[in-house]
Amino acid sequence: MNAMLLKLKEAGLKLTPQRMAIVREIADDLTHPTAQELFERLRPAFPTMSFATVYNTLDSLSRLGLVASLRLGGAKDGATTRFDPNTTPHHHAVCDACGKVVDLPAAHPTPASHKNEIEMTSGFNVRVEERTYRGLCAGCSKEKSLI
Amino acid sequence: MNAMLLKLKEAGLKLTPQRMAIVREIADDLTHPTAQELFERLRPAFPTMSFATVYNTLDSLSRLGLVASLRLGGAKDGATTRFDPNTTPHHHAVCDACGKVVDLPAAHPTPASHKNEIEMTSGFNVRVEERTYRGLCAGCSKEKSLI
DNA sequence: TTAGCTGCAAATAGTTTGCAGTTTT
DNA sequence: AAAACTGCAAACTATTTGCAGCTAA
Repeated sequence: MNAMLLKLKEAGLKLTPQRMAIVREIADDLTHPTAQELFERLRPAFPTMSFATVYNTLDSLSRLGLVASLRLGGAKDGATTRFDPNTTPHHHAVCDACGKVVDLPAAHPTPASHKNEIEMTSGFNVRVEERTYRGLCAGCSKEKSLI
Repeated sequence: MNAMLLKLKEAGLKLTPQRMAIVREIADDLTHPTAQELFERLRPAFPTMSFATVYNTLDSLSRLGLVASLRLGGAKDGATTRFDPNTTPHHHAVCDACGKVVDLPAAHPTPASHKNEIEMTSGFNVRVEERTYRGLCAGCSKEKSLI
């Protein structure tokens, strides 16, 4: 069985058809879909499923650490939450033009000295660092250069 | 005259009392206020001023590059836009507990090699890098340790 | 004078919640 | 049977927009 489903079960949560469908839909999706997008993909198979169910399930998954929820802001849809099954530490690149989000390996972790310096200066106890690179994705860069 | 007001005027925008008050309110405020907060501070002096005016003015200011608008997410209020008169490149630390936001000097710019590597791997044309450090601010760390 | 602004109210977008009835375990 | 879940609708939060009247330049 899918690892996410197994974890849901272990956590005492019920494996309803809706949940199994949502998990199947997001488990290998690296495009950072929104709740809206998932809902629309599932609608054909579950015409009666509600948004609340999609949000509830995504909330359970993110509570269990099985998906990450991101608010990457930028452009108009800055308020939209995106979901990412990749829960290992990594950064994101967001396209200013089309809103596309891609994962970047966390190849350059913040040096301890830097984190320490931030803690010294700000008094913060830093837990995580989030980096977002904004610019134009390959496709949109090409379009722009043709204008 | 205040530099922001001067720039507004240069851009052909009118210096209404409401705008001057909003500019005065945000110009030296390093606490990253929300539109809501600014609105409430101004209400005593301008009981009839509407939210739309606050948003319109902040939008003009950010369009002219006089303030930065941030969506730092985290906690519940992830959708809230915050405004920062500091438009020089810098990073932010956000408190997980109280939501406080502080500026951090951009003391460690991304090395060109790293940016280049990201552009190679992702195909993106990177314009800016945003870093957000999440954790507990000094005050909230202390509280937690007392529990 | 007139382009642009203000205030009000209503519209949007994304997300959350209350609750009666249903389903997994 | 019990605890949890679903669907529906309504509530909420943050932000935007349409428009009639007002005002800075």
